[in-house]
This record gives sequence, C-alpha cells and structure tokens, in this order.
Amino acid sequence: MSNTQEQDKLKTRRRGKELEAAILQAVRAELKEREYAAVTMEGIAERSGTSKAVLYRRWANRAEIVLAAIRERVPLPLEEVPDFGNVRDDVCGILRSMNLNNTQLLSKAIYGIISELGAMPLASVLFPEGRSSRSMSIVLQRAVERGEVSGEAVTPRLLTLPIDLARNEIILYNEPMSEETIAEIVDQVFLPLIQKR
Amino acid sequence: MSNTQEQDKLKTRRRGKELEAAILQAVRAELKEREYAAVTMEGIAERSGTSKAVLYRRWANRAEIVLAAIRERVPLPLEEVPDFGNVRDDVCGILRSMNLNNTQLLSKAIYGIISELGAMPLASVLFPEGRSSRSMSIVLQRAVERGEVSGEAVTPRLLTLPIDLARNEIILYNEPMSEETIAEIVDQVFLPLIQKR
DNA sequence: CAAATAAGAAACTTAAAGTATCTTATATGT
DNA sequence: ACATATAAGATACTTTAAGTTTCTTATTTG
Repeated sequence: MSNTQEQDKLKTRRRGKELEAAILQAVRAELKEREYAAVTMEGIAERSGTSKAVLYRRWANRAEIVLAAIRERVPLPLEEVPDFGNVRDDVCGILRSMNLNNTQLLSKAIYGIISELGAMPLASVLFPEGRSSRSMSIVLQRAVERGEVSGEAVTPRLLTLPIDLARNEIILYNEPMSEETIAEIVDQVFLPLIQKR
Repeated sequence: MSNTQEQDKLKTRRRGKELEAAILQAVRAELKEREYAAVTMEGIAERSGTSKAVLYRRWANRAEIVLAAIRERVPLPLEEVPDFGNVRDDVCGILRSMNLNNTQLLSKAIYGIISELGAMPLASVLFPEGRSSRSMSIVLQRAVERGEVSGEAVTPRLLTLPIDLARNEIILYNEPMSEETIAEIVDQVFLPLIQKR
C-alpha cells in the first residue's frame, strides 16, 4: 500500500509514448505541489525516474515541457455540451466549465510559459486553432431552433462575448469566478443582447 | 554629440530619489530594447552607472524593480477625459488610450512579473486601488446628463464592460486593438445595453 | 570638521539551465 | 536467436545570472 507516485523503480526501462506520458504526468504533479518558478528540469527528471538528457531530447526547454503537460489536459473534452433546455442555463454551464478547466494547472503556469517562450500571445496557447467557440456555437444553434434567439443577432463578437468576459475575470483575479459573476455576465450582458424582444 | 543614455560618467555620486529615478529609467530603457527575460540586474546596474548592491538595497528582486519601473508610467494620468460630445466617441477614446498605455512596456513584462512574484493576481498590478474606472464614470455621468443614457442602466458590471473586453483583447493577442475591434465592442455590445430606447 | 550614511566596485556563492559523454537495456530485422 | 541500431539513464560539465558580502570612499548632516 501507499505508493504516491512511482513504482518500485528499476523495473524496466520505459520508452517512447509510455515514457513520455510518465514524464508529462510528473510535470503536472510537480506543478500541483509548487509554483511554476520552482518546477525544475532536475525535479521533473527525478520524479519521473529518468534524467535531464531524456527531457531535452523531447522538449527544447522548461516552458515547452510544461506547456505540453498542460495541453494534454486543458483543451477540455468538449465532447458534449449539456442541454438544460434554455440558453441561459446552457451558457452558465459553459462558464462554469471554464472555471474548472482554466483555473487549475493552467493559470498557475501560464504566465511563466508565455514569459519564457518570448512574445507568444496568450491567444495562441489557449486557442491553437482559432478563436471560435465550438460549445457556444452549439448552444446558440439550439437557442435559435427553440426560438429564443434570432439567427441574425449572433455575430462573431457576440458568440464569444460570455467567454471573453469570463476569461478576463479568471485571468484578472487568478481564481474561479463566483456564481454572482457568472450570473452578471449572462443576465446583465449576454441575454439582453441576443434575446428576441 | 550623440549621447544615448548616460552622461560622461564619474561626474558626481548620485543618491536617494535622483539615483532611484535614474535606475528606473534604465530599467525602462532595457525593457524597450530586449525581452523581459533578457533584462538582467547586471545590465540595469551597468546602464544606470551603478552596481547591483545598490539595486538590491532598494528592491528585493528583478520582478520588483521592473514592476516599480512600469508603475511609474502605467497608471496613466487620467487627468482629463476628453469630451467628444457623445458617449460613443467618448468610450472609443478611452479604449484607444488603453491601447497606448497597456501595450508598450506593460504587456512586455507583465507575464514575467506575475510569474516571478508568485500567485499575485493580475488585478492587483493593474488596479492597486480597486476595479472601478474613473474615466468610464466620468463619461457615463456626462451621457446621463445629455440624456443619452438612463442612470439606472449603469450597473458596476456595465461600467467596466468596455474596459474588460478591451483588456481581454490586449492580453489575448499581446498587441494593440484594431479600430474594428474597438468599434465592435462599442457598437455591438456596449451601446445597445445602455442607450435609451 | 567629525561622524554617520549610503554609493560604488569587486569578488563570491548558489541554483538551475542546458550540454556532452558514456554505458547499457530494449527493440527490430534478418 | 543473434547482431545491430536506437534510445534510456547516469554523471559530470559549462554557463549564466541571481543574489550576497565585504570593503573603500564620496557626500550629507549636525
């Protein structure tokens, strides 16, 4: 019993994808325990039972390895967007999921990563494939079908509006949004702009 | 002729506020020339004609000294908010000024500073004295007097809405907003929410 | 003009990034 | 099953910059 991270060591020599997965998991474990600045290549190597040389064969530097570790988890599986029966609750659901996904590992490391990778904009980390929001598209499609929203009202700007405001909150305060904040964004800003009158 | 930064050196020995101002100016000069990661204490000391010991007597670490250098410039002198005669242009003016002030030194260093200072939220750097926006208050006050906007429409959330969206853009893309983006924020989002119908 | 204070120079310690070299386990092709 | 290629893992090394320490000397202040 009680086996925190690794196996008994000296089992076998891991390779390829198996080894890589173990390393990235070690990165996430380190990131949970300490600040980004205190996560070292030595520490990662030790925790994953390998050596720095192995890390540098796969990633160019610390920022890259941490980014890889986060990307594995962060592009949240948007598989399905739950249908609560009305736009309001659907959008609140999306914002709550941002709360979960963005504030854990990501916000802890994101500043360091961007800083060390040079002038790489935050956008390219968060949306490797552009800004559009799949989940918002789905939710608004439904709303149009229900007759809650008129199709013409949905511009690209409005499509991402709740997510933009939520991101601003999360980054600004570095903690999950409150339910009050979510309600403000949806009820005071988003709904009045898209609902049919 | 041609004297980029410093004087002839070995003039006199500066002290107190005079010395401090020269150091912070050197920090800003360094920050203009290179990335945050490449700004070193040695470099700052050399450029300002002093030594590392002097820097460490005043600031605890690199992040602190850079933050001090930026703070001197960033809390933009909101002295007066120009009156263009209508809310729309007034708000566009505020967003354009964010464009100027936020994207120069700040966005270059902000990620590194936050990362190195620990879990300090961005908010506390950007708004040492709370979130409310003085300039937006002034502009909306005028709008209410003109009869463009009804006083009850102005909630705290709506008060900072254009600024929140602008900040999101600037941070996300790490560059000034385009005029199109400013127009979208104001015309598609802000005005429809506050204008009398 | 004496004493206190802080500037400036220089040498030092430490931490961690990143590199290079070598040995050896494992996979793969024949 | 065996030879060969490939990559893992250990270890030692170089380099860079942060942060510290010590000492000398200019300037302020009383």
